[in-house]
Amino acid sequence: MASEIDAVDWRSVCPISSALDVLGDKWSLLIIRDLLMHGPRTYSELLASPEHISTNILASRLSLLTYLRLIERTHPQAAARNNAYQVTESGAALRPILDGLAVWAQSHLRDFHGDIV
Amino acid sequence: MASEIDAVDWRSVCPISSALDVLGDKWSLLIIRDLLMHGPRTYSELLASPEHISTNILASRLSLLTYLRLIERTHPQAAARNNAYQVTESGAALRPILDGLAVWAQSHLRDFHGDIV
DNA sequence: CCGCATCCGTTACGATACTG
DNA sequence: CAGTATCGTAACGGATGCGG
Repeated sequence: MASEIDAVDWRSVCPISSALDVLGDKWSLLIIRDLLMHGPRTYSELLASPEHISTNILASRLSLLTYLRLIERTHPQAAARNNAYQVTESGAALRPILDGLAVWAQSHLRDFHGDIV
Repeated sequence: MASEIDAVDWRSVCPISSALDVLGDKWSLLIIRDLLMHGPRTYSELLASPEHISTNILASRLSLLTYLRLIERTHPQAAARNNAYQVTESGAALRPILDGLAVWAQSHLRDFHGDIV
């Protein structure tokens, strides 16, 4: 069957903890990054990103991010085929955080990952 | 035996991806949050945070964050007992990102988590 | 006691095959 | 093309043990 119950287990009332309840994994913010950098992207375009997310993980993350209204379909009524995803205003509001992570990584991770861009 | 090899598998050269290779889980940034909010904290104080991290996960995260020099012991030569952890400059540089996550969560997650502070 | 390490059941992830 | 089903593997989470 399809249709899982897309609920989130909130660990506490702390807003940082709550943000991590949603975004605290290795893939969700990477999907947001792709949509912010390239604009609307289809399922297969997201699959083609260099980090190689697998199909079931991508599908489950898209489902959760859609439920939370961080992303949405470009053409909600159209068929899934060639129907892209894009960020909503909530998703777009994460841009400064992603920028901050990028700058932080370039400054503080280079000693451990020399090839960082 | 103790002493695992604390290495990171870097998925790509993208700085955002690299940041998430390190911080992309539900606990690492929460540990940083505690150290930033309260100053130096011991192992058992970190365990007492409201999100209830388990002992083995806390130990492995402290080990990785120490290896990456985001945190350090307050008294490196002293015994482990009552020896606290504190953020380094690299860890402290994450403060604006945590602040951003908090503001974002308060603005965009309240519809799904009414009790958020 | 405190700071972990070990054991072990449960859950999430990851690769691949498969379906509409 | 956009997912879903399956299954092996890795990470998590709680309980407990043990050294200092």
